[in-house]
Amino acid sequence: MGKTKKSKASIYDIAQAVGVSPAAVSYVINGKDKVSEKTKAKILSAMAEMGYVVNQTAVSLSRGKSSLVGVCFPLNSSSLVFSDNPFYSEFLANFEKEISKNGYDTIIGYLQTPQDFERWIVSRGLDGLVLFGLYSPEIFKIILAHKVPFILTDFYDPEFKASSIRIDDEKGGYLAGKHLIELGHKNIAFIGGPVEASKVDSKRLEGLNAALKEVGLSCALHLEAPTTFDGGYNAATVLKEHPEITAVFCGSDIVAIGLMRHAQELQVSIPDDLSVIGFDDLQACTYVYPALTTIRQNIPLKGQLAADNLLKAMKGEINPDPQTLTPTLVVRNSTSKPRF
Amino acid sequence: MGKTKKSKASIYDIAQAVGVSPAAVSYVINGKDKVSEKTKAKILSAMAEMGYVVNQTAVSLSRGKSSLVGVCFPLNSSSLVFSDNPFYSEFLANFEKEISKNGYDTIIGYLQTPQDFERWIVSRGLDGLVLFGLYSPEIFKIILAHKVPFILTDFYDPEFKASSIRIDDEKGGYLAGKHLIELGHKNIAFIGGPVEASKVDSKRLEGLNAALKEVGLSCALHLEAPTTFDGGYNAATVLKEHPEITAVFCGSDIVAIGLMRHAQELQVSIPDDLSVIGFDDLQACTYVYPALTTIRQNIPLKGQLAADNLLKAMKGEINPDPQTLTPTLVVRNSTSKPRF
DNA sequence: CTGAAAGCGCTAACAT
DNA sequence: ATGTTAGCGCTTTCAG
Repeated sequence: MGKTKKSKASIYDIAQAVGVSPAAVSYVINGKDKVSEKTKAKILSAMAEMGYVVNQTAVSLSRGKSSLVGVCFPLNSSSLVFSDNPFYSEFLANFEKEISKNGYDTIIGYLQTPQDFERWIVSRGLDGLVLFGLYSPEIFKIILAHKVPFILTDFYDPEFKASSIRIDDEKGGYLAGKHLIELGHKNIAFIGGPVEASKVDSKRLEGLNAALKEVGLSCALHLEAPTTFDGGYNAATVLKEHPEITAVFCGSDIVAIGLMRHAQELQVSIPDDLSVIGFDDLQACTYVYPALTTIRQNIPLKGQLAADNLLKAMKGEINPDPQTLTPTLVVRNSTSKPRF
Repeated sequence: MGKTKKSKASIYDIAQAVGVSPAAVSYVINGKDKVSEKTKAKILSAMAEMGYVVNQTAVSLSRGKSSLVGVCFPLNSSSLVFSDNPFYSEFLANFEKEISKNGYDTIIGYLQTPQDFERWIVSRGLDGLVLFGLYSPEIFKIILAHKVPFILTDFYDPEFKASSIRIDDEKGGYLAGKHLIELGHKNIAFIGGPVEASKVDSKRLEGLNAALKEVGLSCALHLEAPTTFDGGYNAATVLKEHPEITAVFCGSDIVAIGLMRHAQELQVSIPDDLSVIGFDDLQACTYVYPALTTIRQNIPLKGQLAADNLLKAMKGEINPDPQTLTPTLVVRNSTSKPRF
């Protein structure tokens, strides 16, 4: 039974007050247009008077939909990726803003095992899911088994019929490379994350390589580092040992920011000694000094589109062609001509 | 009715399979110890076999509790404060991590009107609430009316019986002032947010003033700016017009970061021309150059304590004495002796 | 130790 | 146009 006596007015209470059936009340709540204007007005005023608020839980149980959507971020190494990379909170803020307009609330999944994952989506009866990065086939089996609409973000290998949204990572990498090349750099390094979590960095590297190849160059050094500030910070040590490298392209801004920070501590001046270009265009790009040149992906737009697409997916409208946003180059102050 | 036929096994299904009543299944699920070991074992194995997952919605309706908690951030000027200030996402990440261990999911409130607010908490049947900053009496009336356990964060004026957690803002301000004074600064400015959203900045200013007073000084300039990067950025213009000011204490790191950024663009060198000290100790403090000297509040700890206190509050254990964390000074590179 | 059954608040056939 | 009623899946008295 409920916890207390009668904490809130139910449709029964208001039905009784007006002298109609609960169904009638339900109809007007849901705009079913099965009630005369007259009784509708009475019901409405009774609802207002009695401070009626719908019980979503009851609606959920009855309708079999929770009005709850879940978002899962790539779970690298048990860390709170959500706070490791501002990208996710920027995305999330915009996603939530958009989807909450449609009556959905968002919960975040902190999932370790496929069992956890299954419990999470089914026990909450999630109406939709947004998935970032890569997941095991086992996870997908679960999602598919439960028929939960989902969209993929920053995902490749489209073996599922699902809407997906990503950006043209290769193009982005190409733009970064082109920019560095036009500046006159010959020895360019790349720092990207481990492939297990996401393939976006590989694509970005491909783009860089394509630009390099056009002018007969190739990537001078490929470093793998976690997609975190510390990942970039630590990579600086390696770069310090390679004075021939005059520019570095980081697969993520947060890595570039960490790198710049440590580079400055190591007395390598940016951009004079080393040009740095990132990827994402976090707000933090303008926090740092010099401001970070980067490949911009429109994060707010991405969040909004993710919401739109998920909304559609939940209505059964799936667009299997990945929706690909075009990144752009944003030149700030962390890149310049090489010194020599 | 439900949406499809029989998407998932219910306790009825597993009861039937084992040859017991649904109640028995419910008992073992909830560890009620009313079932013999023998049937318990059978039930358990049937659950595993049939892939039983509890339906939280049904539990919620039956028990009158949702296992959902809400968090509300101060709603300044219709902006996504959540992405404006990394403080909130850092807090949230840690809060969620902690509270999700106890089976709760978290939803965020984007609330404009008291009506929205009421709908939100009651329709979802939130089990608990964490409130940041200030809210209107009207909002509190609603919360109290619905008896939703809540905790206050960064809140003063304790007219309610509620657990609250905050830091010793005045002490923090004092530490900041002391640091600047010891460095030899005489003309110190303060930049804080508008009082409507939160009183923490006023307290921080009080602390600064206390330190100043000890040595016969007073605050040279008090600027009000939104607690955002842009707020700080714009404030730099004013400071530029006051060359006599050699140091500034910002009520929030994000403001300090914006200020530093613009100051550098305006050719005022930090810390040589201007010492800057912030408050919070965001991760971004180490992103920037020079790294920001700040008053550290342990954000992860705060998130964790908020979760602990809310958990307790939901059990009826309320601690009306505000839990006050002690901030500490973290000296980095944005402060130094004044030039003259 | 075990089961029957009455709710929790709402929706959606199915009558009337 | 409006009402009746059977669920949705689970909890929890109350009997047996």
